[in-house]
Amino acid sequence: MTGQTKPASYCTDRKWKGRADCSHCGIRRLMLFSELPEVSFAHLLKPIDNFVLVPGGILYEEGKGGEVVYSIRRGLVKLMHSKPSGEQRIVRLLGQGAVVGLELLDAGVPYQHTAMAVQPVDVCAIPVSTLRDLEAHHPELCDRIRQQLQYHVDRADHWIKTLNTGVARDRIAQLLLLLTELAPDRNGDIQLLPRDDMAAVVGMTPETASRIIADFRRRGLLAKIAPGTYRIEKQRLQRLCEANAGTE
Amino acid sequence: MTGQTKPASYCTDRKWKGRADCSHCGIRRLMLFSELPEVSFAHLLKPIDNFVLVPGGILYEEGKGGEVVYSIRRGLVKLMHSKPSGEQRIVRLLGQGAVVGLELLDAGVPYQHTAMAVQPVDVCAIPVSTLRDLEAHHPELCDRIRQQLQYHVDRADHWIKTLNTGVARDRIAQLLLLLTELAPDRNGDIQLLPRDDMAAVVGMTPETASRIIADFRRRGLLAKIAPGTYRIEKQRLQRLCEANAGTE
DNA sequence: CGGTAAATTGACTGCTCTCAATTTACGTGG
DNA sequence: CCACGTAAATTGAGAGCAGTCAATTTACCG
Repeated sequence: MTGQTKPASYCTDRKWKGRADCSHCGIRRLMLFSELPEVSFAHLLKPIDNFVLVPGGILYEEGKGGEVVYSIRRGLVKLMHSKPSGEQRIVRLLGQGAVVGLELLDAGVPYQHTAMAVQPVDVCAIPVSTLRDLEAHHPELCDRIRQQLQYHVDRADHWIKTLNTGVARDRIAQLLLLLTELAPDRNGDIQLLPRDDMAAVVGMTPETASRIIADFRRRGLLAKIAPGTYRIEKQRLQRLCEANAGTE
Repeated sequence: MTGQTKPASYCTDRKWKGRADCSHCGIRRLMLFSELPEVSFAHLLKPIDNFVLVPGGILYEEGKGGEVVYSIRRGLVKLMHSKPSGEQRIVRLLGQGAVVGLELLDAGVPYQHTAMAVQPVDVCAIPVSTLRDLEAHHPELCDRIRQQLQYHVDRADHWIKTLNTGVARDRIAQLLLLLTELAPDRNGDIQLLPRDDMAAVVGMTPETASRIIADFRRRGLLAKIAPGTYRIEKQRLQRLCEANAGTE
């Protein structure tokens, strides 16, 4: 139970990096366990595994049972709901510090979304039972979990307000601004999403998303830095969204 | 501190019904305190007040500080976000058993929405400090709060998927189905929302909402029972949403 | 019964979708 | 390193849906 043995769930789109060493985690201040004393990690019954996923890699699938939640150390994850018609609607984009799969804390409830990496992702898989054990001895963890859920609520509300309201152009602009918040590289540039993902985020067709992106590029609001990497004119995009009567 | 004195926040759209008597609450099984022993309510430092609000009455306003969360005993409440442009977007509709204002549990955070009654509402105002006190002695309350937040997350996700996706007609149909779930009267009939509210829920203009409702009435999917009260053809509306290629 | 607000309806514009053709990007194997 | 094949992105043309603005009708409160 203690050796560095690859877990059974190992597969091609998920690369195991080892057991997580929470007490030496470089970004623990951002994470779920930020307030826990180091000694608490010494005698966990189940291991916390650390994974890397390539874009397209699946963390978990809607409707399936499971026993781990994922804490995102790096990268960008999309949460999707599938509609009766079969198509997928993206309901959230999450980056560093977010925890996904917390719905499992209600006993018997399966994952509510399909969670997929849209950029290379580094996650820790925390067993629900471990969470419950730690919670029993550290009531402050309960607050951290509550804050995580509140974060999801706030994100969802902001999503409804900014990404699902108004004309197509403004919604795409808001999406670009969101990407700048969630997943900027060291220069503040962003990786654009595939057009179908953009469409599934804001609720339009990929063609319309493509037209708007092309238009933004022609107008210099968006400049290609490298394949997939773009620099955005943040302030001009913000003005674009707020003033709908602008002369832009 | 113990007598039946009207609280200072008394105002015209909010009618005080008295101190809540949680241990004899008729619908406690649905509420936040369902698992707490009756004795715990005996020595609360601050009172839990019981209010009734008429449609249009405000529970709290976005950005303002506060010290109580509201547990909905009866009626329908809308949560609104105001956009920079000034208009309001409705991000949630909540009925019996839901608790709103839980964002206050993060110290220093103001209310994130404006909460307004859309139908006559009966609520209990629970001081945040009371919640914290009870939580300290009853860890299971922490689970109830977590479940409440999870409920809000699930609702928000469902909102994005059903009310903010697809053509206008389907979204209005989904809204009618949601109202049937949240606030059916004893006959299963519903109170329609004002057209501006419908528009603010699904993200369209009041005119378009009106046209669709009028069309539903002409096609017999919706029948007026009394002023404001309508009977809906639930199954036909469901078919309408699911099969977009239907011959309806 | 009158006044105001809400809802309905019409005409027209314009945005977004649909379907299809074309171009570009990218991974694979020679 | 280049050529190729596939997938993604872009672009075009046309139709239909939803928005806008305005007029009219209906509902509701006092």
